Amino acid sequence: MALNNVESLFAASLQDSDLSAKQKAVLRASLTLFADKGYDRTSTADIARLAGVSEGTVYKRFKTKRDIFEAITTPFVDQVLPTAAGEFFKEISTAGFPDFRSLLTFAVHDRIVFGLANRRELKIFVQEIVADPQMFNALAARASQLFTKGLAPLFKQFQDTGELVQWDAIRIGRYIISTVLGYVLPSVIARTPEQNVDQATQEIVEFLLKGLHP
Amino acid sequence: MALNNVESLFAASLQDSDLSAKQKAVLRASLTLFADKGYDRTSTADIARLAGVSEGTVYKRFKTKRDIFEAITTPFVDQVLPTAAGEFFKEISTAGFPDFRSLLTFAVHDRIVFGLANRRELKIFVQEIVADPQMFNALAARASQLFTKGLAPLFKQFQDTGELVQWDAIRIGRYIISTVLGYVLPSVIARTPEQNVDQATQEIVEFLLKGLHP
Amino acid sequence: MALNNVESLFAASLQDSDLSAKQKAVLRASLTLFADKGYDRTSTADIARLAGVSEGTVYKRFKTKRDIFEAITTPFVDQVLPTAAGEFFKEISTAGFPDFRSLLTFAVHDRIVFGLANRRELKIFVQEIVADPQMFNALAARASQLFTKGLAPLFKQFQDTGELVQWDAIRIGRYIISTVLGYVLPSVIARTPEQNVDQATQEIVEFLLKGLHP
Amino acid sequence: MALNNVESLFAASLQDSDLSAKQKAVLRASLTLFADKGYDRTSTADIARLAGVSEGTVYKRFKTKRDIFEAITTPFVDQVLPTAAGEFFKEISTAGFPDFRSLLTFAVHDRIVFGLANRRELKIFVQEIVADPQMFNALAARASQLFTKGLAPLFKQFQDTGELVQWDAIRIGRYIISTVLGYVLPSVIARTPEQNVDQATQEIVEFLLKGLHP
DNA sequence: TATGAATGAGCGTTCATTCAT
DNA sequence: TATGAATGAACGCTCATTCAT
Repeated sequence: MALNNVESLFAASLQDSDLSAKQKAVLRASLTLFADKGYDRTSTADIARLAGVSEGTVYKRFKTKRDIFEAITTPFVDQVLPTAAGEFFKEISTAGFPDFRSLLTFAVHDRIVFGLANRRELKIFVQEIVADPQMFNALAARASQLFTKGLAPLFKQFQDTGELVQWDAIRIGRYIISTVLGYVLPSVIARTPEQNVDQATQEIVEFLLKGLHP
Repeated sequence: MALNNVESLFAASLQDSDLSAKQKAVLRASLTLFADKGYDRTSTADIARLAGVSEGTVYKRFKTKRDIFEAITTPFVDQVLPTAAGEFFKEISTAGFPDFRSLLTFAVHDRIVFGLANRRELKIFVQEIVADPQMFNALAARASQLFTKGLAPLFKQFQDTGELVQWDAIRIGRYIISTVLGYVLPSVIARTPEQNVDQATQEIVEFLLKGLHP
Repeated sequence: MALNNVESLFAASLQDSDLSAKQKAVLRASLTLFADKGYDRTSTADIARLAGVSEGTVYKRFKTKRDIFEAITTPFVDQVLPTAAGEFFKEISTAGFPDFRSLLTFAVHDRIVFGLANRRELKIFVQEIVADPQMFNALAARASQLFTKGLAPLFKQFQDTGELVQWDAIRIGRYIISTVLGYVLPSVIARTPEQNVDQATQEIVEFLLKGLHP
Repeated sequence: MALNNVESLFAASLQDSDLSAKQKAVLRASLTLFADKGYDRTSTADIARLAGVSEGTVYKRFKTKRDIFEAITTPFVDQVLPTAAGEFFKEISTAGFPDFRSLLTFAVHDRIVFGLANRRELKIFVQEIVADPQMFNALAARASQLFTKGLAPLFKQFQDTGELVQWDAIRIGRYIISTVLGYVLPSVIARTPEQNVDQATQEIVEFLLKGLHP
């Protein structure tokens, strides 16, 4: 399943790395603290304390506090997201979904699971996006490409069968993303306990199928 | 129109206040800086500099930096939002919308205009919500009440005429809010130049009407 | 009685002064606050608030915070103490005490009453003396003169009658002052409720008479 | 001798502590400055400058300026005073003083030496006691217990032999303390050069013996 | 490599003092 | 004269970062 791979991608990125155990502890502690209190309200002393290392050790591998942030978010953006997206598309393409409902159900479910599995990274990400729009623009550009180049052909396929409304891919994507984020983000921000992902998926799909029907 | 009142509510809250010109400059500078760089990355020296006052002046009226934040957001939450919401509902009720499309068109347009008119306050708000979930929970609780008590009867009316699907008010609300925020937030975060609000409204309504049709 | 005059000397110094009602309020508020919290821990804003005047008014008459302090302590040192001391000696001289016990009883009682009547001024004084030894030295020099020139002849008189030990005036004075302060200062510092002055006087005199007997 | 131990107790408390050389320098500088200018008039920048360290170093071990104060005074109150007092009483008890004069001579001499050996700590202490009566009350309560429980039996012994007047222990103690402080405090406050302790002791004992004789 | 003491710039805040009204 | 808004230097304190061990 793509879902499990997603979480393991980050875990693997730790395992694969040449980081020592202590440096991994630094990343793990930073992930926790950045998600809980935000980047600015987390001090390097906090990180060292939670990681159980000295302050000097924090700076042995990472030259600045910002480096730690990037060590966490860069895999999320440059590897985790694309990798997962790659797998996601590969799975979609090879799966040969018989109809749009099947595709949508898979995609929505997959993304909800992905978002919930990476709550903390997602929260850190959202925090930074809101604080510094540069990241948002980069992300938006990438997402835009993803839709116009990666998904448009797929959509075309179902538009031809009369299952999907004849809107441009970005507009369709926006509605799907908005609706999914409307489920995932509150849970990520408020740390709501686990929800019933299958029911949520079913409800969202029900709504989107109607909204996106020609 | 409620929309114009919304922006003037904040401006009026400055005008009505017993703040001196310099104190108002402090609030204005804080609004700008908090929105641009975030609360944590804005220093009181920054505020004083942009406001063209001494640091002492910043603290003459506002006892702490946090007080400035609250002087900006409290009207937004306790007065602007409820007041606007109040006016919004009153207008909806008295308007006697002939059909669900009319209601939805008005509501979506009104909220988009409101969000864009208060970009900076909204951005500060979103920043804080993401950094400190407490605010989110308070807001969510209030929004939940708004839907179950304020909007449910309205929805019922259109559900009885067969124009609106028989889902509970919160689910319907969630989809509407998600879709509207999917339009407004990117613009707020990325400081995108003004969009064509009427077209956006029309597109969103078109999507929602289908998605929420029985 | 000298005692009542002593307190009225300060009150009178306010009345006699060309200070406006508000400026007197400033002095009164300063007296209270300096005694309660100490000079350094009292802000001019505190003074203005307690006096019920604006901060500007505080500085209309008194150019600096230190000036307020001196307006309070200078009368205490330059007028109140010497004046009282003058009256005290005059009273002593003219009283023609029949024996040393009478003199000592009067002096001890008078000084205890004086100290308790001027608790707050005394406390401010002690605070400053401990913080800045300069004042102590000035006071010690004056006290020394008082004893060698003012009191030595008086002591001589009782030393000749065999009622008082043949120590030099300063040594005698030191024991008397120490013992009296041992009663007065704790009460001034700890704000102990009023004590039985007559009994205290009697006890102290009993001790001193023996200790200073040839 | 207890006297020498007294000074070394503080020095030892520095040596025994796990403080680095710079942290000790911070304490030493603070001791000097607090005694010279008072706690409120000493800035942390002053302390850092005199200690030859950065301001950050001052706060590495001590979380607040007040913590520095307490690191200086707590040993003085909780360890130095009681320990010395403990040694003092033990010495007194085991010494088996043949008469009250011997006891008094020892006690007065010991306390004078103690006070002069700890001039600066004593001065800081007195400053704080005058500025914040809470400390005075705590000290007074402890002293009161010391006298009624620790010294009363000792006094009783000499009252039985007819060497000591039949007053209660607190009254006797008050006179002794007042007289000793009458010698020590001026020297502590005014930084008078070393006095002849032996002569002072002899004079004080001469006075007290008479004053406390039945 | 890992430590943690040390740094110093900068933070939020206070406050004695000034001055236009 | 009285006001109180305004000032700016200094305060106590924090924290990302460095470096000797």
